[in-house]
Amino acid sequence: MESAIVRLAGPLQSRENWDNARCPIAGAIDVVGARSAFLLLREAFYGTSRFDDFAERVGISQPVAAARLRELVEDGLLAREPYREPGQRTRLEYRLTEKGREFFPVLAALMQWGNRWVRPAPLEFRHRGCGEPVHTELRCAQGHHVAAGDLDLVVTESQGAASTDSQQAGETGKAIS
Amino acid sequence: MESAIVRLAGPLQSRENWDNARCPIAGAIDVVGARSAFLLLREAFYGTSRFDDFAERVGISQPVAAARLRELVEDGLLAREPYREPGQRTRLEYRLTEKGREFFPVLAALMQWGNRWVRPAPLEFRHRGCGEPVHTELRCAQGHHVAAGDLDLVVTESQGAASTDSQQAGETGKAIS
DNA sequence: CCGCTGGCTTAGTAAAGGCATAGTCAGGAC
DNA sequence: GTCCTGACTATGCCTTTACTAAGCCAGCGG
Repeated sequence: MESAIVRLAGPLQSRENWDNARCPIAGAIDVVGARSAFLLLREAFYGTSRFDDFAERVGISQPVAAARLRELVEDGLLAREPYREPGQRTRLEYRLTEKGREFFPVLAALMQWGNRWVRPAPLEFRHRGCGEPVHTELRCAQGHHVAAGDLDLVVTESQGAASTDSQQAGETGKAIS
Repeated sequence: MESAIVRLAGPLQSRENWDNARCPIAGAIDVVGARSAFLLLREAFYGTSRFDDFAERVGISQPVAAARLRELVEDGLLAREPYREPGQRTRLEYRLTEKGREFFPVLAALMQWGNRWVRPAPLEFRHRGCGEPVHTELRCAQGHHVAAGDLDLVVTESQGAASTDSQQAGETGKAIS
């Protein structure tokens, strides 16, 4: 089944209403689309919190690190917080917010894919405690494991005139198989 | 527990050997890092297969579509195949390869995050048949559901001189908690 | 108050990625 | 043979992202 990837539940037209301006994937990329943003988030998950460490470990220049970190703070993925080690002056550190932390599955999926298809590396995530390797997977709300070809993309709420489109009707024949 | 994200199992030093040149996340981004590459893959999963449709639905110019599609074919995520509809001349279509199809969890995770944090949209994936919404999640090999804070990053095989670093020793105190 | 360190900013430049417009080419339809 | 359509390619330009090299500022130790 080389061809079966995602079957659209609705007709293609409903997707044409659906320009990038409303696509959550496009929205996500607009926020974290830069290469350096991904790598900075990776570092944040690794535990890096200080400016110089970010720049050095990601391998980007300081101006870029400053610009990108500022954007990530503005977009709410990181927060800048003062901290003070005993006997030291106050410093700033970057910490992941909840919004930033919830980005982790994206990085995990990217790492899994990169590890298999681009650049295998002796590096993996393990479940703390049980020690088993961790992977991302697709599950439905009933707990079934879902294969990539076993999906329908559905528009859960048709906006405006789109409600005149066939909803569950026969037009689903336009779905890609 | 604002701070508990990923605890490194090894000392930070072992990560400094670990530049981006070997990181699978950086590798993945080098392949699909451009905004248009993500969006083209999204379209491919939606079922788009023809050049003009890609350019129009993604909202990019034809030169960019041509360049990006060529790269994705070179990198093995898409394959260009001739096809012929009855009574029509032979045309070309772009289809996802296995490498491309396995990229789907990344897009699903990105969509899930974007939907929650950036641009909520009445759009979701459902498990075909059972009809339940689909989401990405982290699981370990024993099937446990894994929270983002419940991970260790481990270097499964130390290469070269890295084996002289403290491995399981007390240095793990450097892990971020 | 001098210097060191962390945390940046400024300046100048190069490379990548994007756009719009226009042109090319192949293969049926007529 | 002429036209149309799908699938691109060519050209020229702008914007974003990145680089290096250098400078600035705030505190604390001395």
